[in-house]
Amino acid sequence: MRSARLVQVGAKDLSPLRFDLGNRTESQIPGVLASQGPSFLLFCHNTPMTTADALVDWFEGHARSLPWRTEPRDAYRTLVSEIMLQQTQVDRVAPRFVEFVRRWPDLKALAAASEDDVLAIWSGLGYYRRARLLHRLAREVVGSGRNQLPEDIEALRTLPGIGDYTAAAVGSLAFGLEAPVLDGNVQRVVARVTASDGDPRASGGQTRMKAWVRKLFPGHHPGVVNEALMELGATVCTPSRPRCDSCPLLRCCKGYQAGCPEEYPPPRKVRATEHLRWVAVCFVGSDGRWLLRRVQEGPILRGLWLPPLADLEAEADPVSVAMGLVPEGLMVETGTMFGAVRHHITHRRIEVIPVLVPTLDADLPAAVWQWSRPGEVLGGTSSLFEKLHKVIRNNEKDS
DNA sequence: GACCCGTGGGA
DNA sequence: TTCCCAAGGGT
Repeated sequence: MRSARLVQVGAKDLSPLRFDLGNRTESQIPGVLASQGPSFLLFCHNTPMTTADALVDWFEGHARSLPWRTEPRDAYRTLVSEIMLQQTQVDRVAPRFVEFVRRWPDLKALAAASEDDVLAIWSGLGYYRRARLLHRLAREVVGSGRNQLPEDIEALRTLPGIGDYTAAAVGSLAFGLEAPVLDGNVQRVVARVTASDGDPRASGGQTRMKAWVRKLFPGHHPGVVNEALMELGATVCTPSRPRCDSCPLLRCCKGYQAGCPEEYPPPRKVRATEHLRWVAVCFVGSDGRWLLRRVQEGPILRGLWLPPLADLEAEADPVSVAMGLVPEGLMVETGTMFGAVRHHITHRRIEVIPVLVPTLDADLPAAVWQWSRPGEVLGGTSSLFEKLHKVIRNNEKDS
């Protein structure tokens, strides 16, 4: 097997288009040359195209255009994107990322921000601890007299919110360090290519997979190899119905050869879902603003601003429960129940019953209460606020 | 290692 | 509808 490189004459950045010649000679691919014009030269190699070559070539031709994929790669922007992308899909992250780095373009600016402002931008993204830890990281780095991230995997790893994955991602993508990343995508790709039956999440599996990724580094930028594996997992080697016919690793994929790539990796254990019912008391003032309370206790949504919430027993009357939550000093009319809103928080499945309670404006302690509407909250809020707001607004329109 | 955290989209 | 899961980290 031989490979070829197509290089533009005089091009400053030699990022050659590589492709596999297979059993053909260069004279048998005139179409490629013709389409590229006379300013290209073809170099043929008698060395086989490696798995890494195929992967990197595929990535260079198929990488999605994403706001954090700038050249040169900025370490701060890489960090912000990686934190946002933890357990969160690209399409949801992209607009938030743009907003975030426009407002806080570097670590110093982020360190100077208030946590409430950071949470406000983060609202709706979920896993709010990520935002708090990122903010803490910025203050730690800037407070220690530096304004830049350390160019060292171990040093990165000690910063708040940075674990094995994020340290390797920032180190390799931004600094070119040879650290293999193992996210869910890469674990799936490697499990399929190697037809590995073991649990990729167990420590033994992690060590083996990292070694497999490391073998792809020689001759390539480690960040490009890492990102290519993740991109492949996200767009081709998908959990269900992988598009194997478009995969650059097809010929070396043991899972494909076995005819069952989807069976790798083995499924994770499922956690039982817990069903909850809440009532949400929607105090709405004459100007349309809602009364929000900072969530004080409990494991969920702590510190965020939401309409007052309370557990709802099976036989309880939502309106009665809601009226019991009227804060002192607030003049209200009677409450009206609306159709339930569904909200999922990790393994919990929550049915939230909105009760609209029109109210006269009143001043309440600002540490715990604020009047606001979606998009204007001073501090963090959950997408649940928007869901409740939408239900009540739509129903009011009907009547 | 087990369990915790948000959210929305696709199958 | 229900289930799975997505560029994980902290405890």
